Amino acid sequence: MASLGSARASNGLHTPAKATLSLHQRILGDIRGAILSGEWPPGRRIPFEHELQSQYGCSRMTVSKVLTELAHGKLIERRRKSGSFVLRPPGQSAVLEIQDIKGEVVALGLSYRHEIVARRKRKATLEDRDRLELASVAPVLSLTCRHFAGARPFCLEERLINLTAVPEAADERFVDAAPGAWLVSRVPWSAAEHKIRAIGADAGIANALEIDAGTACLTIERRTWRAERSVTFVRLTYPGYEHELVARFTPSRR
Amino acid sequence: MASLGSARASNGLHTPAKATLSLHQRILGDIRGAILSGEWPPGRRIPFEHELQSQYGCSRMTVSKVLTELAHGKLIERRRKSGSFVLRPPGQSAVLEIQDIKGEVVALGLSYRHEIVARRKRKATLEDRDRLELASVAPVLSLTCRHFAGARPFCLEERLINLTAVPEAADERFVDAAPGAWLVSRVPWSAAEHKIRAIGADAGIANALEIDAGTACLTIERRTWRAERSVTFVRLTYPGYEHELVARFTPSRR
DNA sequence: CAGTGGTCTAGACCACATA
DNA sequence: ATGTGGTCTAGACCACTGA
Repeated sequence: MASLGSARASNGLHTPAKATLSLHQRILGDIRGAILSGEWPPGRRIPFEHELQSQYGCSRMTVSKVLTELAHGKLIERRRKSGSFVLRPPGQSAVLEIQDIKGEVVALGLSYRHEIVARRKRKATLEDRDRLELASVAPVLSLTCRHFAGARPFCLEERLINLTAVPEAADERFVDAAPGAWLVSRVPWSAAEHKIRAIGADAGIANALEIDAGTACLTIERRTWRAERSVTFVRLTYPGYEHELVARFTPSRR
Repeated sequence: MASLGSARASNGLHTPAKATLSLHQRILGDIRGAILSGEWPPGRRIPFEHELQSQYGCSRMTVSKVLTELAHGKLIERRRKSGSFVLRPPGQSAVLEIQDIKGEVVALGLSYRHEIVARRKRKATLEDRDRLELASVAPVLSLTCRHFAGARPFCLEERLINLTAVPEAADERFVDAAPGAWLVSRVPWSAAEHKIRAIGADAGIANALEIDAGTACLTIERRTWRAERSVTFVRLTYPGYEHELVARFTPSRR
């Protein structure tokens, strides 16, 4: 960021080489670049709105929009009477992209299929109620499903579906689409919680995944809600040596 | 969302019970509520800007700000000439909050300490270059550190620091602050990548964590960049049975 | 109390996609 | 061709807060 502004000259008339960036996008890029490069370190005050306004030769609304966006992205903090300041990057958070299982397998260049191993409707047991965070006894659907990559088991899925929240699941056989994909395509969800652990395979898991008992496995438990109501609980178990979760994070994910 | 608008009457004069929400915050809340509750399902067109404008009795800029915000949060999609539409919730992504280790331990109500087990400066080996994604040989600092919760090892940290990017690390002993905390407080970072796996403890890990060889462990590998330059690589290894990662996701994280 | 950000307006012109 | 969103302006008033 050699020189911040260059008045209006550089935006409107002669297109600035690349594409036609809107003015606020250009300002945003300039400031974000200065922050992410470290040129403007955490704690540094960035120019006042009226300074940016005159540097870029634009209205205050335009620079305000940019600063609001930076503040939403947690790159700056805005303080009345003092100005806006570069924040330190967040401790260690990350956006985990958990793909759907079929997508993962296909991305590996392997063929995919799934198989419903067990399927039972029942009144929620105490464990079911704990997992679904149900306040009262309610009908649930319990599913066990194996996902294959090529000939080998890739993932074991143990799922509970709250039939009060998703009554249409009661008669579904999950042949064309695995339970996860079926649910995603039908039920909008508004919140989810994931827990990730490493466990040693017990006999049942070892048998289902065709691995030795005690092998380290990665488990992902997910609870999903829709509008304060629990929809489904699922535990996915992967052989640890052949699966990894990847997460990327860049400040200002927008 | 019984009735969307009620003209300007309800915002300005008699404060609407709770706090004084700004107009665009109130509109935002109304629409987000309708989407998250499922009242407006994915694919549904939301009112045009000019409709909202007249419903709320405000200027177009105000509703535009709201819709822009919803679009940034991936709750709606805006299409010219067609209108704005509710998006389906993202497949399965989640925001992983990876706390710092000391914070984790303290949150468990245990006492925390760390211990530097090994510390070596060297020219980057081939493996180092791979882990740090270095193009050329460069000086690196290799650290091994044990983190304790109470009397028991809690986590094993194996870290590489790119001394070209962080020269001041060369003479640091990491006594007061563990390497991770030290780095976070000094080096702004702009991007990170995490890989999460389950492994069986090998002899070295078992020894360091005082567990049996073969025990399932959770490992987190993290690469951190600052402005296109690799800063550090770290592998954290936790005994699987006593550690879990928790991630929560709510659409519209803003 | 003075200066900053926070919000909002009533226009305007443009680009774009689609009916 | 038409209507939508995308952007921008030149003001304005207010609230907060730190000097």
